[in-house]
Amino acid sequence: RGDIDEAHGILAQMMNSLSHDAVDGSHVSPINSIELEIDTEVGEYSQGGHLKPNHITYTTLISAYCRAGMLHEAFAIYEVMVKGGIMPDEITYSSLINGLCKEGKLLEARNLLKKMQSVGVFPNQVTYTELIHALFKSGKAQEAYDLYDEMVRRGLVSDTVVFSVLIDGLCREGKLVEAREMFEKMPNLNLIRNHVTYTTLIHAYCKSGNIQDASMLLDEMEKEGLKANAVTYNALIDGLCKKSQINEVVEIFNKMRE
RNA sequence: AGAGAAA
Repeated sequence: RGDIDEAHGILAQMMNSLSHDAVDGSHVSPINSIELEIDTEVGEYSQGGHLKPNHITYTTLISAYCRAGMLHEAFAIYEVMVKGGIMPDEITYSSLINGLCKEGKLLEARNLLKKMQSVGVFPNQVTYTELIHALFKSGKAQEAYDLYDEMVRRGLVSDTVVFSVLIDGLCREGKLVEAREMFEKMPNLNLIRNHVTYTTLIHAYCKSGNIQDASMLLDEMEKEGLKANAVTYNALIDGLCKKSQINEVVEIFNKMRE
């Protein structure tokens, strides 16, 4: 977070025209109150004030704050951005929505989804995927499916990531057969199944004690030229250990090290 | 040049 604040300092340096008052203080948490003060050291190369940050500059910083769980700061930057006449785009909103989702603020995330549309910025499949993922994670499967339907109705194209999220969501509900059906449908829809897609299903099979299907998928994924990673192997090893299949664990363990 | 998924 020290680095993010330093980045923020550089942003302040670039702008130099916006005063501290431009930040809506109510969104700034007391411990992390944002000061747009000038760092003289970075000032040497950025020649303070002559470069205008664009929507990407702002979004990069907003995204960093969101990832650090510093939502107040992220929204403060968003305010500065809007007040400075820089229009946030769907990536800016997606960054904020993802930050809200990660903090469990699903209602606020959904409100922001509405808000962005009310100002003419349209969510894309990434925006929807973030919310769908968060809904599944918090056990709201039906809302997740409904949101996916909405996404499709809007003509947004499904990609590998949304499908992986849906497969994961179905698995979490114990609907392994439906999850497998989605997985099988992907190639017909010209969707690439990557190592995450495979690992999601492998993990679900292992957790349900179905080591056989898990191993078959591992073989299939390798035939597709995909490499199993530590997450894939851990899922398998965990599944095997729980069934006390120690010989198979050793086999997988050795395969990992090849 | 910036946002989303699996132990």
